[in-house]
Formats: sequence, C-alpha cells, structure tokens
Amino acid sequence: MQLRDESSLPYYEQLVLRVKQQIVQGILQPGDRLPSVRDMARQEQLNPNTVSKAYKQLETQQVIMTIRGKGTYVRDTTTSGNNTAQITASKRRLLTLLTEIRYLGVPASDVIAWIKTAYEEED
Amino acid sequence: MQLRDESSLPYYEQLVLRVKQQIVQGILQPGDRLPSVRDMARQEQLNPNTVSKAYKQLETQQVIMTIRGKGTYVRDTTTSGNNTAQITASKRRLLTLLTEIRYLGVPASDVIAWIKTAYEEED
DNA sequence: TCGAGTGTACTGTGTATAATAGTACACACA
DNA sequence: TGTGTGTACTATTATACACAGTACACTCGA
Repeated sequence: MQLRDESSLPYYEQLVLRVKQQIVQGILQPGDRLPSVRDMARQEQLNPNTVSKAYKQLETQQVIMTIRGKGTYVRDTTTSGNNTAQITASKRRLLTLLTEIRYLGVPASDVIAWIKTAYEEED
Repeated sequence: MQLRDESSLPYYEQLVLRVKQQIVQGILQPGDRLPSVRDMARQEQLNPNTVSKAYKQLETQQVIMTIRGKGTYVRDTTTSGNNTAQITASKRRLLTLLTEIRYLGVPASDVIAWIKTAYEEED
C-alpha cells in the first residue's frame, strides 16, 4: 500500500481512501478480509491506533464490517440509498476545487477529460 | 461576503477563494482595490491577522499586488505561464476527490454535468 | 510637517486535530 | 487456555488555526 504524503491528507484518511479505491477497482471484494489493525500498522509503518481510526471511519460509512475478536471484512456493496448527504458534501467540495481550477485558466474541456480518464482507468 | 463555515475550510482560505471567484466572475477587475486589512476584518468579523494571511497568500500567488502604506490591488491577469505546478496539484486533488465520488456510485456523466454547470454559471 | 490610514511583523494564548506510545479489556476460535 | 482480534482509554508531542495586542515603516492628503 504505502501511504505517507499524497496530498497532505492525514494518514487515516489516506487509508480510508485506499480501501475505497481498491473496492472500486475490484481488488477488494465483498467478504474479503482486511489485514488486522496490528498487521496493517506494521505494513504501513503506522501506529495501530491510526489504523483503528481508519477502520472505525470505514465502518461508520458502511464500507466494512467488524466482528469483535475476529476481523474486519468488506461489506456487500450497499452503495444504494442513503448516501445523498455524502454525495452533496462531495459535490460541494468539488465545486470549491473547481473555482480554483477555473482561476488557473483550465478550460472545462480539460477538466472533463480528466474525469473521463479517471473513470476509464478502472473496472 | 460573509465567510464562516462553507466546507470547513480555514477562514483565510475561504477568503482567498472568494477573491479568486470574484475575479473570475468579473466582480473584481485588474486595478480594483481590495478593502484594507482592517476594514475587511471588520466586515467579515475576522481578526486583521487572518485577513492579512489571506492577502499574503494571494500576493504569493500573484493574484493581488501590495503597496506598503497604500493598499492592495487586483493584478493584471497574468494567468499565463508558470502555474503548471498549481494546475498539477489541483488536478491531483480533484482525482483524489473523484475516488470518493466514484465509490459513492456517482456516474461520470453526473460529474461532468456538475462541471459544465459550474463553468456556465459565470462570465 | 502632521496625522490618519496602509500593510507588515512580532509575541503570546487558546483550541482543535493528527499521530504517536502504552496499557488494558472483551471477544472469537482452535 | 492461549493467541489473535477489535476496541477503549490516557498521555504526550507536534502542528495549524484563529484570536489579542502591540509596534513599525510606509503613503498621502490636510
């Protein structure tokens, strides 16, 4: 995996993002088991608490499922209904970023090309 | 203007963004004078130091021009050459956000529609 | 020349977040 | 029972943000 750096996001946020990305890419599938908090911490040179924080957030977001004393597993993709709030929040963040990008003189066509490339890169 | 909240960005970052947005929208034009640090602080209910931090960043980014003892003015739009690094950084941030958005199940077409709308909303 | 207004710099203070360290507990399972 | 699991807790360190207050050098009009 290798975290560290990457856009100055907190480590636990980076980890959350990685897991989601691997799910989107099919590397992680529903039912798959994630490394234990301690193993992941050893792999990523992080503190177990930091990994635990990431797992906790992923559980809150219904991405993974936790069984005490057993492990953490990727959930069935319930990417169905009630994430409207999350989508709205993400959209707002995107539009904020877009203000910056527009100021830099990047045309809409370029941004759209980025989007398309990113979406094609997977599945 | 009214800052406070809006995506949990720091106040000074919000202020930086607003100024850029107003430039893009033509509300602020090259040569226009920004409110003094103290006036802006009074308007926005902020500490003068916070406003100063925003102005300082805007000056570093060549957005405004500062004349000691006189005021701060919007620069001639030198949105020409050397912002490649800034564009690259923004693109990376956008792709990071996109990972999240894709996980939420938002199709590319929706994202592209957001982009188009945002670009049309101005000028 | 003087004084008001300008941006800037500096030292603090308080708060919040991130990441670490260390310890302990309840649980699952062979 | 013992090992491994997630979790909870306290404590420490570092950083960023926002504020308060003060001071300085500059511009410019009265």
